[in-house]
Amino acid sequence: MSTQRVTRQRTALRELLDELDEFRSAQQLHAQLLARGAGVGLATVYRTLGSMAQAGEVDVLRTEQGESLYLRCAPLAARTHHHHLVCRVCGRTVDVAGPNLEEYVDGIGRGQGFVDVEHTLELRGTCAACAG
Amino acid sequence: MSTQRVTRQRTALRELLDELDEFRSAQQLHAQLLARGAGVGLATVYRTLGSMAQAGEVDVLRTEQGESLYLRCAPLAARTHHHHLVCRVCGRTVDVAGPNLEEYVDGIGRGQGFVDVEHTLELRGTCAACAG
DNA sequence: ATGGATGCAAATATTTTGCATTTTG
DNA sequence: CAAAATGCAAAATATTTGCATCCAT
Repeated sequence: MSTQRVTRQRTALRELLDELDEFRSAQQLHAQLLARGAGVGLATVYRTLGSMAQAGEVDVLRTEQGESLYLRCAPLAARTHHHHLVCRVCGRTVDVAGPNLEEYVDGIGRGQGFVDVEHTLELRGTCAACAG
Repeated sequence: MSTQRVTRQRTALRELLDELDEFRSAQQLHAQLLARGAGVGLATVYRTLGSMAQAGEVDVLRTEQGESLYLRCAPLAARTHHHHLVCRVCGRTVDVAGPNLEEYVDGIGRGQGFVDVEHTLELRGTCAACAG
């Protein structure tokens, strides 16, 4: 059985993620790590983000252009199925939990005779601050 | 002002799309075109799908792995905001229109002080036929 | 004939992977 | 000390683009 090791690189990435509340790409995170003097390889950033995503420690989002963006959600939200409301101007992200929504959506699937229905929902808008 | 020209390649692609009711990648579509003897370049397939998507003639979906999938929806659905319920086994896709959903979702955004909220929703399940 | 469309190959962009080396537990 | 993690560069993916040629209008 495999063990997770705490390395300087992973610690640095985790610390950086904790400071952010906006989705960032692996490349952006890598650049920011270098900028603050934490020498980390790009491949390591990808590998670490990958395992964090798999462990549910970060949420992943795909850009329209197919780029993966990562964000560390609040510990609580991380363990529950939730969605994101992202500001299209500043990128700030708010977690959205909607029990009613979950039911409604699953109901649609069942209505079509589908079972084991999963769903993905993403919201994009302009936040109060950016709307002026 | 630019004009759209009807070429052998575009006609072939459009005909192929009309026969399908499952999301397919540009590469898959290209292979299928070659298989049926319609010599078409991969780049042309990408370019054509791109313009069809922009014109709202096909719907685009991004795979978890970042691949773009295309499907020609029913003419009616194509003009309205809608979502897809995709069978994870056979790929068969059903269009889902949900006025209640739209309202509900937009309400969430406004509740957080966001304006001009858009959303994306995708449903994945197992259809009756595949569930056995 | 004229400008849009095509094909091919080269270029992009992102993410993954092989492997020798370093590091953690 | 063994297993896991890292770094780098090469490889793999997916899609785009430059450009000469072709063809629909």
